Amino acid sequence: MQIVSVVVNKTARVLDRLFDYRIPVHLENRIKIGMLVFVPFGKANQLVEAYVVGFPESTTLEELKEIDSVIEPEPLFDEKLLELIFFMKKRYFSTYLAAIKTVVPYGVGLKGKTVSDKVLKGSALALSYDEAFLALDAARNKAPMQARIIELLMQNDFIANVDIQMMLGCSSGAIRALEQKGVISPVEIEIFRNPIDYTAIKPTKALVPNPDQEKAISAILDAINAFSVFLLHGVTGSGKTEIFLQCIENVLKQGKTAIVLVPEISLTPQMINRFAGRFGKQIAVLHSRLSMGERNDEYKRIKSGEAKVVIGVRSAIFAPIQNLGLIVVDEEHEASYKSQSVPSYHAREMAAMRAKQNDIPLVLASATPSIESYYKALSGKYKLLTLENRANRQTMPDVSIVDMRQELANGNRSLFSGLLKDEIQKNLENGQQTILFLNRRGFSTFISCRSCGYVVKCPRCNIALTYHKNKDYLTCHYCGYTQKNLHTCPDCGSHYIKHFGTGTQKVEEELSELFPEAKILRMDLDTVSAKNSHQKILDRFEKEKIDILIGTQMVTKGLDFENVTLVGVLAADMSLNLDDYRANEKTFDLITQVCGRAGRGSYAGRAVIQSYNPENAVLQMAKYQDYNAFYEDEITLRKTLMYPPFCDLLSIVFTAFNESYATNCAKKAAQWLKDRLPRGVEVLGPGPCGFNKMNNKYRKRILIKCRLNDTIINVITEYMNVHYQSKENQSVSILTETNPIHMM
DNA sequence: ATTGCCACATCC
DNA sequence: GATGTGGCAATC
Repeated sequence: MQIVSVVVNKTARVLDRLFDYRIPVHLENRIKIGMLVFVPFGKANQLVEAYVVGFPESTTLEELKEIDSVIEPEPLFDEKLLELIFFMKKRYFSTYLAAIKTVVPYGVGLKGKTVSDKVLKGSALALSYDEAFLALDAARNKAPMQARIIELLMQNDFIANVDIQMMLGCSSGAIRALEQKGVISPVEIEIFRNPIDYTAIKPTKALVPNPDQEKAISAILDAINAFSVFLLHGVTGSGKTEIFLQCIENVLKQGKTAIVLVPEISLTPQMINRFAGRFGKQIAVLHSRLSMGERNDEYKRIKSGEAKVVIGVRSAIFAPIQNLGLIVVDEEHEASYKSQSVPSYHAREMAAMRAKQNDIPLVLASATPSIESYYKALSGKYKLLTLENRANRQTMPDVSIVDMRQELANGNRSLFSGLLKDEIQKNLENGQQTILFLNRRGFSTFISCRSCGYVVKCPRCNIALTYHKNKDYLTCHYCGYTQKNLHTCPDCGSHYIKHFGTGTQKVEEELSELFPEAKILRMDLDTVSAKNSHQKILDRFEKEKIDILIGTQMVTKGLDFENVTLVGVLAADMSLNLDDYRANEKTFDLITQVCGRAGRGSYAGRAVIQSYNPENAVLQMAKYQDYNAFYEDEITLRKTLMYPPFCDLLSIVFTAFNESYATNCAKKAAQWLKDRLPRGVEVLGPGPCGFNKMNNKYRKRILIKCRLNDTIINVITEYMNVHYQSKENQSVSILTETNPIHMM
């Protein structure tokens, strides 16, 4: 008797386990791991969807029900991806179902349900080869066009009718006649809509690598048939992408495939074009902005083996690609590789597992590697490859730090220091382009009363609301709460209510006053929310020779414009004041990356960094792009304070409408855990979260510092079961996160 | 999440 | 006695 284990598609916690079913005779040997099936469930034997995850040898149960039917015969994941599913459930305290749905994205594999598949009418031969020859001879004289169609279809499994007409110059009549004779039969052909516009892409040839690149390429290719992790540390503009391209080219020659992960913000059309230019239609692109149909198409192209290089964001690490030969994680330090929902997996960790499963190398690349990865590289766990110089021998940009306190003392109350104004002026005169970076969006960060100091805050999150000028409203950036702008203070009635802080809109306004003749473009979350407008803005910047681009995070990464020679960072301190142990790392990365945008062409680049705290060591090291000095400082700090990579952090957040419920539950949990966790494990808190109140719910956190192992995982999983089983905890929800990226 | 089951209340 | 309601336990 064949038995299967399944996970049912129901989200209730108590159903988060495996259920066994018998395979009925008519389905024997046809059930595979990863299939979606219907099983009778519960007393009413209601049919529910279930994922096949195993074939147990035996069962202790007296009686088993039978699988009802197969929903989708094509498995949604294989044994290797299943291993990742089980791993994520454990390490990230997830349910089976949440882990499965992470690997199998919504809308994939559900035939006809949610996916609108556009279908083309096509034809295929309805006869055997011998019969077709007879039909061919019969048609030759009487209907020469029909004969040619038969010939064509004997050479191809199926062809779209429009293509037949195009190739042979015939009308649809000839096809219809053959159909009526029963020589050919109509088939439906799926169209693979492609998210890439190939008409706009010029093929490119491999560049001749410089010695540094050559060394890196041969190091990776030498290790191509075994598991290893490389950390490719190369300054901005050092030609890392060309190294990926050449390694992948080699992998493809061996008949293998590759996955390239990029952060959302750097999956720019420029990046895609570079891969498409080299590998053409062998690439598949996966990111969150694809329509359901596009995503489904790309998955099918990957599964069928048509696509051999997958380039995509975090979740692309689960692409169902066969015969992997290489995995690349570009900008490996990026926070977007960490999922913010359960299971909160890190794509770097998953990439390492997949590389290990397939005995292939994993290449992590960055100009500012994460402290964790660099530590592993120095301790020999990863192989370190360094690119010291920019690929085209451009010099690194000349970086100046301006003391904004001094500017204020000298009577300059504008957002721009004298130096930055001068440099922008120079660029305008020389016809060169400038990028200005600001770490906030909106018109101003908060609104406050000058008379009484009242700050307008979100009633749900207790966070200062942001003013948006074009619609004259206030918004909370964390929960989306929106209200009308205020002109009198709700607390004291004063009319002196003023905007503080700076947003990209305000920069744009002041800039157009200073340089009325300059062409200015703004890029932030507000202007790029529509699909593809990110690309449109960048296209305009390049083609219309816009003088100045103002932007938030998304202007810092990956952009490569020859004519950009000046970069300004308007307020470098903002990210230094984050309530997070990674604040230094984020600031260093930000400044390094933003400066890396300047001077990528034949002109030298300059960067002006404005700060109220210019002597800050992190800024100074960023100025000299001295990663090693920064790393040495930071790793010492991490070791002293016991932060990653010297331990793992586990956060358990307790959320409830009633603040004392959350606090009490967290206190009890802390005690429960302290009593059971091994000695040496630190249980901190409960304490408030960065956002103590969010969406009207109060949040308390316990932090656990430890080296995560099975014993600890088991204790915490057990606690979660205890929590969910107890009735008094029903109004408190908990969320456990492994190595959270934001301490909010 | 969904169901059946059971005790108990409610109605005429 | 028939019918309705809420808590509870079980799901291969």
